[in-house]
Amino acid sequence: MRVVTWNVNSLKARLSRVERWIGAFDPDVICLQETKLDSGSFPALAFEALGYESFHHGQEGGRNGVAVCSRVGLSDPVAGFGPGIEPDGDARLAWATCGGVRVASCYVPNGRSLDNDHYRYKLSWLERLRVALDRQADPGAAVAVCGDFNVAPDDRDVYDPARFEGATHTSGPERDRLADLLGWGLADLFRERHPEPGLFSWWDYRSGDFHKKKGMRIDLVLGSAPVAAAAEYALIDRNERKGPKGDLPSDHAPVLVDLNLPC
DNA sequence: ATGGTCGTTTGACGA
Repeated sequence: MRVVTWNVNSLKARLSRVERWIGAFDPDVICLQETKLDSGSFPALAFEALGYESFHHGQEGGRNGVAVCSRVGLSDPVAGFGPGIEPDGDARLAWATCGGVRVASCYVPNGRSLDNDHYRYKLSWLERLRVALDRQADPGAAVAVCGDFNVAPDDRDVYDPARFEGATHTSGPERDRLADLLGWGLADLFRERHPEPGLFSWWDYRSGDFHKKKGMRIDLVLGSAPVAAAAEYALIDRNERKGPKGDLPSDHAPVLVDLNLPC
């Protein structure tokens, strides 16, 4: 079972690239973030034509939006944290069960700056995701929590850690919240197979950062123990970050994990 | 170089 997470930075702007990439890589489950679509505008027919069922949690106003697409079945969709948890005003979390795996597509708030209310929202959001995990899944079962976490798990995941001191994405409190999430019983599947620094999933559009190798690894596939045990291959397709004017890439590359699971 | 770019509700804002 091939599982992918990809922040597409507008599915409307990226649809032809997404279709082309799916044709080349043939994923079974694909989690999308930043569709920037409202609930009625998701191109479900385009995904259906490629063999996928889809569940999209959209938002008015051209921001956020997350989806789970699957060609190995899709059941029990849930938008957001679920009942009993302070709801999120944004569309940043979608759940579905695909091929026997409980899958989450997450778009963690950016945080903006350490003194910003959005940063406190980011910390609270990660805490609520941890609670939602308890309600949506069991760490002994097959669970894949995928998405744009907007946190670089450790200093290997940033091109220059010194440059991020006092900024979001590397601060202690958000890394602690991410570690708490892993403590629920999840492993960072790409990192388990690739321990070396300098492997990134996001590069700022500005300043030619991609070509200068100035990126961060903030897009993660987290797997419960049975999923981690089944992981046999992981890839960040940095080629997908390339492209000319007129066919521009997302600022994030897709992250792919192959699981040796029946589906 | 103290910025440089994208995408969106077309324009100020989020990333």
